[in-house]
Amino acid sequence: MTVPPGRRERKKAATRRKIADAALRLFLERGYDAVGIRDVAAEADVAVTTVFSHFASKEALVFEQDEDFGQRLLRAVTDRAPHEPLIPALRNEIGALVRHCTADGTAPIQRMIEASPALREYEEAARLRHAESLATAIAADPDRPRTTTACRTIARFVVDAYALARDADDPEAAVEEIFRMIEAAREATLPSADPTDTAGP
Amino acid sequence: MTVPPGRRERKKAATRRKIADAALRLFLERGYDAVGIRDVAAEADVAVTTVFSHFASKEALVFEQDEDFGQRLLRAVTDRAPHEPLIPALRNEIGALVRHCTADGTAPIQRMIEASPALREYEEAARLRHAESLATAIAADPDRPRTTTACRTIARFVVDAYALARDADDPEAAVEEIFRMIEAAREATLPSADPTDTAGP
DNA sequence: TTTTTAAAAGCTAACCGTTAGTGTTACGGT
DNA sequence: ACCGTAACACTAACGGTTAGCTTTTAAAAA
Repeated sequence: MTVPPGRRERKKAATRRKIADAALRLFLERGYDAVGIRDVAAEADVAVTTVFSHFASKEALVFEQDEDFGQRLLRAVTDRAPHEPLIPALRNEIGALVRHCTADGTAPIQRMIEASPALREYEEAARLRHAESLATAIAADPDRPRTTTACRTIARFVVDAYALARDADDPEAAVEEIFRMIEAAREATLPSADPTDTAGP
Repeated sequence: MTVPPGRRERKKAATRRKIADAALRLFLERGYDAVGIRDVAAEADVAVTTVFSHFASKEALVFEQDEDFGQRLLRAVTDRAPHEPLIPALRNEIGALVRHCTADGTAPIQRMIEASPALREYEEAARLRHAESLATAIAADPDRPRTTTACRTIARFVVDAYALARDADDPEAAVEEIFRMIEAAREATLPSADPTDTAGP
């Protein structure tokens, strides 16, 4: 493929960024619900159809950047050190993600999301998809739980941890607390011989 | 209240049932996405606005009956025998709910729901709301976990159990397996007198 | 270079779920 | 018998989304 990215792709990326920037500006200025797609298109000086050729939906305009949530969770599982146990690796990643979205300069965006039911639902639906892909990644891990049901359960618990910790008074402490529960749940899936034993026969 | 329900309320209920029946018939006949609200209104011989005065959304037409999910979970917590522990009570209720929706003559409806992303999302959003109210019910229970974060976590796990068990090959066994994990998670929130913890000194 | 292709963007017009505004009917309490 | 109002109808619109078709323009073929 063309190693120098080519003018076409650069222009496309520029248009995409122009749209996303215009959208976020208007959303923060007037409120998400008070801004229509037609407004966004006008502000970015593009056609409405162009907006939808770059973004699948109005909500997707808001979640442009942090759509690497799923990727990061997957990498936390697949790219970890050889003998590092599964759950703590996930806990560290969730902790980092929670820190990222609570401490950053993302406060106005977070407030906007909380204020709009449509955006909250969209985010929750995205988390479900992430849970599914995380479940298959966990199911392919040497340190996995024994049944696929258990893998999917752990995956759900992990993405739930993110949602719950963000809303807690002390997000970092909440991550710790929830992951103690997840760790216990994970151990309950092991062959019930010795509770201090994490490596089966 | 008026013990004889009155003609007005009877007519209202009849209209509601007429709409729901017409909708379900068309949905199963032609597929959910291929039927518009205007089709439903015409089939039920009512105006479009009447449909929306009885149902909040198109998706709500499908989930007409089993909207007692949340109620049943709440009652499982509040109406249980004086010293019955919390988690097993919830396990029994989830087990009953799973049995109800997998064994019944609801198979075509379930297939329709699985076939439509809009319906799946709607159901998942409803489950989230149920988790929230369940969390507050658990937080008011004498047998509750110690922190509100733990209460909310357990509530999420419980409603997740329903979703996961339904999709499993053996739903009843999945309920058992997931609730073993939930029970372990719940015990991990108790005062840690026992040093078989995951983070040893 | 010139020509050809196809991707990107544009425009118009619609579809569909949903709601507002405005009447009209008919039940229920007085 | 009368009034208030709940239920329903009708029309029109709004806002997100998509289809169909044309125009521009980068890139590859000639």
